[in-house]
Amino acid sequence: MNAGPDLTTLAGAVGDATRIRMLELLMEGRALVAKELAFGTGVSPATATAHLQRLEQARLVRSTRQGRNKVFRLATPTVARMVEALMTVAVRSPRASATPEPLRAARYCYDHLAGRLGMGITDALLRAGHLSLRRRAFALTPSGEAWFQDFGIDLEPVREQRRHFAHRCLDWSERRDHLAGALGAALASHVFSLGWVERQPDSRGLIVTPGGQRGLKRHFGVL
Amino acid sequence: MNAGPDLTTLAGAVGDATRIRMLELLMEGRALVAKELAFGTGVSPATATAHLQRLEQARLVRSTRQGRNKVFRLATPTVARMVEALMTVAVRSPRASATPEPLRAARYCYDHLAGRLGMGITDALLRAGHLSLRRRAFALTPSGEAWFQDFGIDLEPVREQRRHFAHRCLDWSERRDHLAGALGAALASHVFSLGWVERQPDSRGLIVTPGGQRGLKRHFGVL
DNA sequence: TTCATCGTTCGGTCCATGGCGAACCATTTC
DNA sequence: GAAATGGTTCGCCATGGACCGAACGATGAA
Repeated sequence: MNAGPDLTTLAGAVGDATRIRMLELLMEGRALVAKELAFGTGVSPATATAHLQRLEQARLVRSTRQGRNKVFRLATPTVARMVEALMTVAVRSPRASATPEPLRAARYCYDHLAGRLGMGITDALLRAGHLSLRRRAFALTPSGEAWFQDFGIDLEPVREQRRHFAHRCLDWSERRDHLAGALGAALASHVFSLGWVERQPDSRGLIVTPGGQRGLKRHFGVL
Repeated sequence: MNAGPDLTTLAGAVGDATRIRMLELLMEGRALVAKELAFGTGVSPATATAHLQRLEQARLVRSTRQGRNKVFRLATPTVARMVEALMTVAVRSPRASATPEPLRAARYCYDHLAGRLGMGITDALLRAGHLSLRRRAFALTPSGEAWFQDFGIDLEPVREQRRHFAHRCLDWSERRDHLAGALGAALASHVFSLGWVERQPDSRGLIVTPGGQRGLKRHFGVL
């Protein structure tokens, strides 16, 4: 049996901006492939490999190979508990909002929209019958197909991507699913290029612009 | 409105061998002056100052001046919980001997009882129906309320404290929950003032006195 | 007042390590 | 087979930050 890391080794493994963000990304409960983690932390694949090796050596993450992908997940629920404890201290705000307001409202979840914004959009699409729920994913209905094309998103290149099309992603601040996968990423990117949302510096937080508020209300009837 | 540090700042503050060792030292529940922390981590006073400033800036420790001394303590019970969670992951070694016996048996966890002692007491209270399990905390039942009053603990001032009342704290040596929070601290303090347990010098370890063994057996039927 | 002690500031050294690009395997797809 | 894609290895650079000694306030004791 392998011994766990001692406290200083563990602290060293946790105590890096990129690595803690990787753990944060993995807190969503989903397994992520190395590339997603690299992208989500804004780091090159080479650097990501080094970080992931270190995290794995500290027994904080586990990896399994799936074809030419390598998928990572938190090693144990205990690790998740630890990361949660870190988050709790990090956002130790006196008010009940365990998550800072900007992040609750709208934020990136590595390449798609999360927070209330992502959830609201997803809900609207579900209510309108453009999406339907599957066990582990969403399905795009015919009306949804038309809607996305109409919205200005060409579905051809989205379908061609070698990744899940419309994944369900459990939000850790809202505790509900939102749209992820290639479709979620395409939606986020489009909404972004429309100027509806803007990046907050040094944060996954997003800002909904005035024009974005109008557009979101018109197209989704929410927010 | 004191916003906590963001997660990366926090991780950076935690992720250093000397600083995590300082936090570990402060887990004994005692306040330590800067020099003790410097000596305890084997580092010069100048270096210790830098580390302590960083810890304080991340709101992990609090300091007060007493004469020409500066005494440090963990900022909040939440921080203690976080350090405990780190320890839990760190010693996740299959070799139980990794934890010295005295610490396994009875020890302080910041301000409440841990180890087998803390766990045994918690179990006894649960079995007797004085406590019940909630998702993230314990709840004090009516019979428990009577029991605590009868035991000599006035619950009024405990309830007035601005901290969680009866938190669940995962023990890093026993891998099970024990009673923490304001109620756990009050219980520890009371058991301490009864002379049932005594501090081991320079350690988080506690010694159960002969009188304490009788008392614990009578009141909790354990140990 | 004078001395001792504690902590801080400052200047400087030095090493660990996070970061990248490029070349290199491995695997799947066509 | 060839091409595309994901991941790893390697060499290298740059920066951060951990550390110390020495000089310097501040506080309490003699």
